[in-house]
Amino acid sequence: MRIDWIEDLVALLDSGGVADAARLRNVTQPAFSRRIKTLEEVLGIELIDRSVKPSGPSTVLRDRDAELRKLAAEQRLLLSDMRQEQSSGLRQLVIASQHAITTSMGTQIINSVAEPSRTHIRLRSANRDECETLLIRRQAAISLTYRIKSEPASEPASFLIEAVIGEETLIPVCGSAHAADLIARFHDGALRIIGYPADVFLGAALNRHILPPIEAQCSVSVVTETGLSTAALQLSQSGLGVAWVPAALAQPDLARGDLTNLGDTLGCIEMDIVAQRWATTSNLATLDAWSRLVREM
Amino acid sequence: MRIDWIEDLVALLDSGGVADAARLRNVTQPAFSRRIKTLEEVLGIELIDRSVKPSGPSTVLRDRDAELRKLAAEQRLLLSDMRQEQSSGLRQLVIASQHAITTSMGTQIINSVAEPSRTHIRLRSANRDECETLLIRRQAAISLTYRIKSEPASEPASFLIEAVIGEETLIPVCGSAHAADLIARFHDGALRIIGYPADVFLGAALNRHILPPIEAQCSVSVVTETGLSTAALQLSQSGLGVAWVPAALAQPDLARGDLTNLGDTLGCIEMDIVAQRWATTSNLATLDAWSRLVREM
DNA sequence: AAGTTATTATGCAGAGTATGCATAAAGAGG
DNA sequence: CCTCTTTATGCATACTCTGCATAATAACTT
Repeated sequence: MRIDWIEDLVALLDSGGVADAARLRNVTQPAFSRRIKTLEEVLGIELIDRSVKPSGPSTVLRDRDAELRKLAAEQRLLLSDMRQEQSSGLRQLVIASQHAITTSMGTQIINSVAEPSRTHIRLRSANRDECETLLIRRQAAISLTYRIKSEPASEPASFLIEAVIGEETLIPVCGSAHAADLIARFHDGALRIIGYPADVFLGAALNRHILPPIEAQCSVSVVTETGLSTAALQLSQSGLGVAWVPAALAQPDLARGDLTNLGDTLGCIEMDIVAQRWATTSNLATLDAWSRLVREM
Repeated sequence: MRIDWIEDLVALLDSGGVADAARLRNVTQPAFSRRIKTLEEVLGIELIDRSVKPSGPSTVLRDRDAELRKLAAEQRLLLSDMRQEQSSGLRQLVIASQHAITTSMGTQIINSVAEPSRTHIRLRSANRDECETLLIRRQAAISLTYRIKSEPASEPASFLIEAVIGEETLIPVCGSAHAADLIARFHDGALRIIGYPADVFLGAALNRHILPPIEAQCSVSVVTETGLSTAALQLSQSGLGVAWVPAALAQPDLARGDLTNLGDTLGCIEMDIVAQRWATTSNLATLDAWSRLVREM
């Protein structure tokens, strides 16, 4: 039984001609040629443009390039997930988690969300947009993202359920050895910070809520930009500048005294940790994990 | 060539047993039974639970119920779209459009976005969340939604491109015959309005931007709630209360004098009309439509 | 324009698959 | 333990797919 006819179409899109595609699919050219022909009959769709010689994909096929690839990818993923669930005997559960949440709370989440002996949690770290996409595309069962408390929460999508499962504060920190120096310079009207790119959530948060008031009273220079809060933490610890990082992430270093919290001077951002899932799901593993998340965290 | 093996799985999920599922798929029970068996071998996944007698779907299969159905649906849709494109010779293009935008600007969009002789536009009307979902799931090539000007635009998702293609104002209106009465009551401290459900965009907009200041100075009673701005328009015209509707929608009635604009008294909401598409697309019809949208509207 | 090369299609035989029918095997329920 | 319902298997038949060899066709060369 052949279940991978979509792959034939993708091969066609990937290659410059039938013979080429046949090679990709590991069959002889005549066999592949006929396969496409019968597919054309079965689907009722012209798949290749025979008017030219290295005959490329037809217009119809090319127009659906993205959709076909997506479908093929989803199919592969779904099957491999099912196989894994089958062989391991463990339920699979994908949780999409914003990078900063993964780093600061990853193990806590994995431990609290399910019994390891019965469910295998795959924590998929991504930026906030991607988390939402993963959820909507059903490539993740649950998404965990930050939401800034002072921002008006846009009404939740009607097909999603959400719950606040915790709180977090973005605090400005720097290496304790350099704290005095940085503060002094700040009062002189100059502040060096470790920034986040404007197109990631933390960057946008910083730009909207923290920097405007600071920039009103001193000149801010962004020493480095990194998308990762762990990297920002490292850099700030070495004295490069102030970085805003999740409190949970800075906690160990703060307790040890290596790091200094400048929140009183520079301001913090209060955030909720929001969990989301599809309103309609009957997957037991998901529902179980959800109730644990809402209850325990 | 069999391309519909996913449908076998769905049939299995839909039915109470193999024989039942066989009937759904229009084959004899023995044939279907063997089909499932070979599928189990090919996929390497146990599909049915044989320990009980009307043997139901296995745990693994049931856990993936939603995903399988989604995949099956997507596949059906994609193929039928391709067939249609093939037979009509017209490129298909799905544009997701927020209900209120569809009603107020539908024809304008369809006319300006593509040449009818070469592209077939399907305007898919949905609420705002659904528009976004359709876009992200690639079930729509372009989405058109409102965005309230005074709200901080959350940073756009990095994988999407967006453009403001127009403006719109949500204005409070009522039937001209009842305007004086309503205004008088308003000054007496009572206002009757046609509301939108809080979980749709217009409802949220109303609740956040319009009603708070009004409620501070008078008591607001929501006479009726409807999710459709056209319905709201009708109801307000009949004197039931004030409704906030897109200016373009009210325009004809306002010009005719049947409707009165109460914007000066009750306040309006300024909105942008935002078009979005995936950043990565090579679909010519989409790119063409996009440039027309951005240029002409 | 004719010949050469690259690419795709087709004839054919053999191997492999799928199906329906009849019937056996296996749970479920009494 | 027997009956009923449901699923699996044996078998013959029809169909499908593949590789090989080779024909047909488009593109390129001289």
